[in-house]
Amino acid sequence: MKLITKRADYAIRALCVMAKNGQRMYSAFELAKKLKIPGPFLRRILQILNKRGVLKSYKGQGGGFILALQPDNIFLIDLIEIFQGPVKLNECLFKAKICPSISTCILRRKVDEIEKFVVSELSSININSLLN
Amino acid sequence: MKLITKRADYAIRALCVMAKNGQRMYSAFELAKKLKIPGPFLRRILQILNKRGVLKSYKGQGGGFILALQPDNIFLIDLIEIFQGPVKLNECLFKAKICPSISTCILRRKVDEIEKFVVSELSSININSLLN
DNA sequence: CAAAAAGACACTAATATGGTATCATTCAAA
DNA sequence: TTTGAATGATACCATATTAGTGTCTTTTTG
Repeated sequence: MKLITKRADYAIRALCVMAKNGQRMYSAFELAKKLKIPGPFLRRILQILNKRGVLKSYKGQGGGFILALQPDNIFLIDLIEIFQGPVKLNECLFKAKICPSISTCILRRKVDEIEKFVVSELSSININSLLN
Repeated sequence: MKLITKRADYAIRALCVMAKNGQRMYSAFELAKKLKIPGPFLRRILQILNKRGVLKSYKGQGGGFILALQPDNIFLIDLIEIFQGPVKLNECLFKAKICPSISTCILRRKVDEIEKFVVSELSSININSLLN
């Protein structure tokens, strides 16, 4: 069971590096080298972050990526949802449309509680809090 | 992101049915029909529960499966670990053997906290508590 | 104009999950 | 003693997700 996939993990690490050095611009490959991550893979990840408004990008020589948001405004929950979709722990249970017995309802309620906790924890962590 | 896969979900439901009717024996197909689950699939699930000591099985005509444990001694955490392996939310982070920066250590600690909560919640629920 | 960057997109590989099919074995009942 | 109903074991298939590559286009700077 994975809470954080590689895509999201790499995104978090890259953003941490970028947050440390204020307004500097980074190319995908520079970051990839620093973090020992496959270059083309990280590049795609940064492109997605750009589309989602977390990064700004500049093409051409000397171009690259730079933070579009303050580091304390980039929350883990957002990054995870960008790369993994919404955090829904009870997905499979809900697919069984009709609740076949009271028991699964109790189970569902429990799972919902866990989900709420996970979401609230992930919402409390931002890039800035990972730097201290 | 899935907390409970279909295998574990089906196992839970089947065990709930079996727990309701004390010491009756159920064939895989009888349970499958009652729960509207594909027969051969549930059969494999019950075989696994048998191997893991949650069920006892009897071959031959009139055979089937019966609980090997008291319903309040079968915990969700065990069922999930049987079908999905240990609940390790930080798997992917640990694979990056060496902690590449202090930031991922903080992240790891946070993820560990979440993991502990999930495990303790799942450890507090047993089949019996799903029946009330 | 050349090189260095991102944009876009198609593709492959590995893994996990959900599910099927088949044959062997056991056991009870007719 | 034979038959049928059950599990045991195992191989297989389909689909989805994740991880990662490759290639071509576009933009921008020097």
